[in-house]
Amino acid sequence: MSGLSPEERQVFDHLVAAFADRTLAPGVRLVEEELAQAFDVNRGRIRKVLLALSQMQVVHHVPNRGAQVARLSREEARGVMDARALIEPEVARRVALLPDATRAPAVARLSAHVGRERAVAGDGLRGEALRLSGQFHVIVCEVAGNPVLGEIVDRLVLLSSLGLATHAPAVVSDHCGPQEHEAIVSAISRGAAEEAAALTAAHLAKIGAVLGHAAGTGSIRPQTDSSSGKSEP
Amino acid sequence: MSGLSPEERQVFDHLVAAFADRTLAPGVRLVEEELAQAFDVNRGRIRKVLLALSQMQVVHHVPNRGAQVARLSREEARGVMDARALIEPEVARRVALLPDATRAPAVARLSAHVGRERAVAGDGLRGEALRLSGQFHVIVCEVAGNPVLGEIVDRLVLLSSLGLATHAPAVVSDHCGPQEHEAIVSAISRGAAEEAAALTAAHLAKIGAVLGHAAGTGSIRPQTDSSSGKSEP
DNA sequence: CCCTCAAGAATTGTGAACAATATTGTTCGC
DNA sequence: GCGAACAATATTGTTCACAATTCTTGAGGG
Repeated sequence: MSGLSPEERQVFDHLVAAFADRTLAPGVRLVEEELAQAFDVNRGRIRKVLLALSQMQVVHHVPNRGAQVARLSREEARGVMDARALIEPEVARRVALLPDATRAPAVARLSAHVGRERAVAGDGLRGEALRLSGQFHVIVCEVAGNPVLGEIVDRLVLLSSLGLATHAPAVVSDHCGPQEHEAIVSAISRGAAEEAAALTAAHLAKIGAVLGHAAGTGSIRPQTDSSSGKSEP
Repeated sequence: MSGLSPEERQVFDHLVAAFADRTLAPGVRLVEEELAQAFDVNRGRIRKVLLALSQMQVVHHVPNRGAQVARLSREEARGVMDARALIEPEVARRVALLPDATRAPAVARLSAHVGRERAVAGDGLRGEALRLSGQFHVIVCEVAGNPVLGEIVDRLVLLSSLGLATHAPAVVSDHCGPQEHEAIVSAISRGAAEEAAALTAAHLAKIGAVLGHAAGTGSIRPQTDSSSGKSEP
């Protein structure tokens, strides 16, 4: 992922983080001029970043009507979770099958991350907890040694966050505490490949379950996306 | 994938097709002004398209030095094939496990495509054959009913093409005739899930094998990417 | 003959002004 | 009051000129 100058990349990352921690919820309008002066860059830069985000499908861009944080349909969200369910258990299995010398640092990194998750879970830092929770899955891919998969899962995790934020905005209190991540790391550290894969699959299924199997129950309402929430500049 | 106007989308597709059929080989410079007048659009449009392509990592963009068709390192190419090897066999398995009512049209579509592959294989249409060959794998994902995976694999297939073109520019004559695709479709049509998965895995392994296991043997040379090959305007 | 360096050309990057479009607010008739 | 046409505002889209950078070419000196 590139083609963006460091300055633009910074804006990009800020926005992505804001999507991940729900500072910017699905449906929120992203006005170019506002963002431009919030980040103190030219509007052209913002346009580039917005284009990049819309290509990742995390931002919805309507010609002449601007951009807004993507609001995933249930079907789209399920597709994303389905793709994750296909990829991630297999990745977890691979990490568990890594030779000890390679697996040790991998486990160390995962443990450290889960530790951080635990730390913020106690406090009321919901946003940070959400962000770290998603990041866990990306780290699993990274320690698997395949950056390509890492980038793919990175995007899928972000899309999942948006999907969940769209269709289950409230169900977050404890929906994905660090316990399950911890169990996965444990299985990996023991080299229990099948268990790691199964736990990952179950974990994803649990997350995906809130998307339900039928049509609308509780979804985010305001078509009138008034208050143009912006992140901290 | 969006954020591009129809006009830009057309340019985008032209370029992608040219990458897939090796009309534009890795390392070829993509000069904005040339492309602009070749496609008869503004330079700004070209810049947008180039940005989109560079975010897909199929184009390499160096600040102030322009864009060129991405030249994948062996490691990157292996990463791409590795990701495909993780995803595609499982997708094939799923298609084979589809209920008959759903599987029938899927098989029909796949068969039709393989038929087209056979048709062009006889002639000297190397480029078209390459393009169709890659497209087969995307269609498998599409009939699996998950557009998300479809897009992911679409990009991975394109990257594979570039990786192969970079590191095995000659090995194409018969490296991936339609026979193997035919065998996969056959397994799917019989509902032989494991066989479909295994055949797909073997197929991908065979393709990936030309990337070798060690460092440089025969790679594309000219750092001096002179002749700025352009596609048909 | 090769290397270094400078001038020129080619290419990309940036910003601002302008045009096009959509949204909001207002007035008028009913 | 209510709704529709119309004006005002806000936002996005496009274009152009120019600035910044890199690449090329050729001359000069070793």
